[in-house]
Parts: sequence; C-alpha cells; structure tokens
Amino acid sequence: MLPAAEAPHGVEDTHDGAIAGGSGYPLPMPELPEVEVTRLRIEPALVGRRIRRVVTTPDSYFFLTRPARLKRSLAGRRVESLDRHGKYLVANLDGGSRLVVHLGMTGQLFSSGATSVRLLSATARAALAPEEQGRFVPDAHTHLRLCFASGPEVYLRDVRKFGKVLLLGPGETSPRLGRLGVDALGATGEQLFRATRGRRVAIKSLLLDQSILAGVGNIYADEALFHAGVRPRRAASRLTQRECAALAQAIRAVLERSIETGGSSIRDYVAPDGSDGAYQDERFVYARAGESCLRCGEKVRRVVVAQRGTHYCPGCQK
DNA sequence: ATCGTTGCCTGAGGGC
DNA sequence: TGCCCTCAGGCAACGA
Repeated sequence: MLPAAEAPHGVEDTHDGAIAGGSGYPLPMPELPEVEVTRLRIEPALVGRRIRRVVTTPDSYFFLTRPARLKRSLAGRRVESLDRHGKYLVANLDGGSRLVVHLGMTGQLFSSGATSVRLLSATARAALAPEEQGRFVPDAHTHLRLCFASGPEVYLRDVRKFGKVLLLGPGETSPRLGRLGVDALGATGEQLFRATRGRRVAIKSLLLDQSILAGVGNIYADEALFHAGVRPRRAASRLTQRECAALAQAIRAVLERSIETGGSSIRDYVAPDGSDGAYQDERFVYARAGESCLRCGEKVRRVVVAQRGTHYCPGCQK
C-alpha cells in the first residue's frame, strides 16, 4: 500500500469515494487494532516533519491541554516518532515533549495526502465546495490541524469529542498513560489469571478495564470471549487457569488478525487513507444478535454488561 | 480496594 | 416530510 505521505496533495487523489456515510451497523469504537492501523498509516505523514502552524477548534473538554498552549508549544517542533500505548497514540517531539491523542469513539486522524477520506458525519459534505468535490475541508469537528512548511496537513477530527488530546512537557508524566496495564497484544494467560483473582465483576468488564489490559474495547472483548468459549457475564474470579490461557490467546489472535486485515470499520472507524478494514467480515458475535452462530447455529444473544452491548453464543460459550 | 453509576457529545434511525 | 425520541459508548469521576 502506498504510504499516505507519498500521495500527491491534490484533489484528484482524494476524489474516489471520498465522502461516504456509514453502513448501518451499531457504532464500534477505535480499539487497539484500529489505533495501530492508524499509527502505521499516519506515521509517514508525521514522523520526520516539522510542525509550522497549529489550528484548533475553540477550547472544550476535548483539550486536556488548552488550545493556546498547544499552538504555542507545537509550533516549530519536529515529530521524531509515533508510538502506541493501548488505544493512545503518542507523538514524540524534538526537545522531549509528547503529543498524546486518544481517538475516543469517533476520532479520525488522517492527512490531506490520503487517497480518500471517509468522513463520519454528513454535515461535512456541506463543507465541500463543488470545485473541491472529494477534497477534505476542515470543519467544526476538526479539532486539530497540523500544518507543515509544505506537503500534506494532518487532521484530528472527532464528531462526538469523546477523544482527547494533550501535550506533555519534557519528563512530564500523565496519570492516563501511567494507569495503563500491559498492552493487550502481549497479554499472557498468567497475567490474566492473576488479574482475575478476587474480582467478582463480569469477565467482560475486566477485559474493558484499561488498567489491566490496554487496548481491548467492546468488539474485541466480545469476539475474544467467543473464541475462548467463555460467557461474558461469568465472574472473573471463576475463570480457571486454562480458561485464562485460552482467553489471552484469543485476545492476541483477534487483535493480530484485525491489524492484518486493516482494522474493523463497521461504521465509525476510518483509516487515515480511507481504506476499510475487513475484520468486520470476520465477526462471530459482535452486532450479530438474533443471527445464527457461524459455528454451532444457535442464535447469538445480546445482553448488557457494564452498560455495554454484549454479544455471545449460548451454544459455544460456557 | 472494588463496584456500579453518571455525564460528556452528536448523528443515525425508528416511530408517528 | 419532518420532528421527537432513544440509542451508541471510552473514560474519568463519584459515591457506596
């Protein structure tokens, strides 16, 4: 795939299917695979480049660092590297400061050099002048816009503003990052077994706890529990060592597989270059309530656990 | 310490 | 057609 930064900064390249709506499935959120895919795709447009100017929307709770300080501190900084911790993206800047981004539920990080951009709300369509058909124009949801001396700009767009952006000074730490548990890609059965001891909450709730495993969200929690054969409402403390091993293995497998296929994109997730992830086609339970289990044929059920839609197969999961 | 609840936000979709 | 209502949910803060 062509790195986003190599695509010409022009209308033509953003033309094809640039603006599109959703497909009608329930809202997923960017989880570890989507954030990792975003990281990989936005990296070429960010790393090695020096920020010249920063444009933001008005101050709001989206900004854990006030816009005025963001603009002041980011201007002139060069992006040295881009890391991911769980669902957080961390841009390391020269001088030692770090720009931290969380995509929340509807966050989109992409560059104007992307080959196409699938925007989340239809209102953005109205922002497109006819002569700029297909080319992204920063709108009211575009909370952060990074301009460089030349070449593509980088946008952080978030319709619902559940995402967050903050700037850490040299050596400064963040409770948000500090609280994160082990990255879910490296989850082991032993870690999971230890973390579940003495915990009476549903195993699904525990999987969503970012201080234990960082990166698992609603979709992959449901999918991993399916593959491990564990019902989401089981008390965490009741899982056996063997089940924890199976669950850790399932978590790693679904996350890795999703990264391979470009991340889920049922509706809200949008790759910076607009390409769609295909993992949605490999879902066994998520958003399949009432449909037949692909493995045993029983009807997939939907319940609410930890205030979140939760899907499982009563035939396959015990 | 752990657990459950609340609020932040806005678009989509259903019902009438 | 269009309005009103509900739902979706990551995360931190809060109260029990």
